[in-house]
Amino acid sequence: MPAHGTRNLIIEKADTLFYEGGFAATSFADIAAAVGISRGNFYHHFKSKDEILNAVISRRLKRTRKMLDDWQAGGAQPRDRILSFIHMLITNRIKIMAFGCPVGTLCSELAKLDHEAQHRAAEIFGLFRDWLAGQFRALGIDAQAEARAMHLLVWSQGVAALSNAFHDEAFIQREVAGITQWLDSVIVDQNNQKEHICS
Amino acid sequence: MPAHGTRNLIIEKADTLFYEGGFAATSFADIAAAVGISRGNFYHHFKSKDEILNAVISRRLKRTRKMLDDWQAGGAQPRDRILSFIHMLITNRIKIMAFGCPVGTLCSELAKLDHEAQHRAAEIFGLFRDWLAGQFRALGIDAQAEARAMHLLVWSQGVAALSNAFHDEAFIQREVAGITQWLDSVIVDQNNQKEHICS
DNA sequence: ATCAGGCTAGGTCACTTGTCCTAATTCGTC
DNA sequence: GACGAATTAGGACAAGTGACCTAGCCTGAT
Repeated sequence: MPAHGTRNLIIEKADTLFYEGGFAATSFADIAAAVGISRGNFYHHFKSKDEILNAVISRRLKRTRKMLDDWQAGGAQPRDRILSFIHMLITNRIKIMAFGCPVGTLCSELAKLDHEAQHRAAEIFGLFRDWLAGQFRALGIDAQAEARAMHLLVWSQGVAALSNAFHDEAFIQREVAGITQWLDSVIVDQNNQKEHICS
Repeated sequence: MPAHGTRNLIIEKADTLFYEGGFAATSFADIAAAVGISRGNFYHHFKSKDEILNAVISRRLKRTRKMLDDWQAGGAQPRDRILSFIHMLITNRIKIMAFGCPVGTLCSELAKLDHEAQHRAAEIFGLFRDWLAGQFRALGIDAQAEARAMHLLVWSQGVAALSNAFHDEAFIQREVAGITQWLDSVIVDQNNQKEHICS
């Protein structure tokens, strides 16, 4: 296997292990075992554990950007695009109940470790926030676009945290229904307001 | 100092360190340094690190119960009692921005470690949920009481997670205002519904 | 076919971890 | 003041950590 492939495999396995077990609790031995290479061999690919973390964050940023671009490229309406975001809670519900949200839990762990990479990790939230705000602007919601986007982030993070604590799948379903209802009420309000201005 | 005092001091310092640095990342050496005793001396008070964790969770459960009891004992209206809960976000905003919510981050870490104490930690959430549901019932909201309580937990957890990631104090203020507005709208709806039934 | 470079395995390093032990000290009670 | 129990300090222990090294293996370009 070319080095390029091994390097990517290390990043991929580390990503999963950092998510499922936490960054600090994941050792080189764990990653080596998952990849199937020897421990000492790591330093040919990465100088330190922090460098792996940075590569993992870069990978997550890249994949998040790609996912958002894909959602953007599809011919869907802004409402359905936003629903794509919300439905991640259902798609990933098993992992979320077991390990929480990958973004939120990484940010919180890095904050506690006072790790310099914490701001880069938070950029993933920034990607979602900006993309969601763009959807709300596409719906004609300008002034409140960012606040609405943050509200969706807040809501989904809360659902992830509590479904992780309570391990309750039905709760996720109910909350997603609630978020969808809220979204539609926001859209209806916006349409009513537009009507009001036009009339 | 009596053993009882030392034991409590260990629990207290461990509580803070587990919150600010995480459970796994906090070593006996850290706790010993914070308490001002020698490392080896620990096993006279606690058999293992897990036993300290259990004691810390017990302490948090006890203190949470006491706080909720105090809020309950005051002559305040249910609305103001609920606001006491919400305003923890503002009171503790500095620590929340730095370390997240003590309950949420502990639950998430223990879930990743697959630690047996994770369910006991989640009981703290349970205390808040049940108490908040009680307040909503006191407002005449019966069927939806628990859903409303969970919504408050979700919202506050989301605010804690995102203010931790973005380190944005103004965001907390805006969200608390939003939560208060939502609470009042829930109360108004309930009163309107009551009127409707009576008339 | 050769040979240089990328790649790997396995070991070593100093250090920290949770756990445990023992000898000494303190303290309340008589 | 003396005794016994509670408490303490300071180490020792094996295991595991991130980091590093070196000797060899493969592979692809010449």
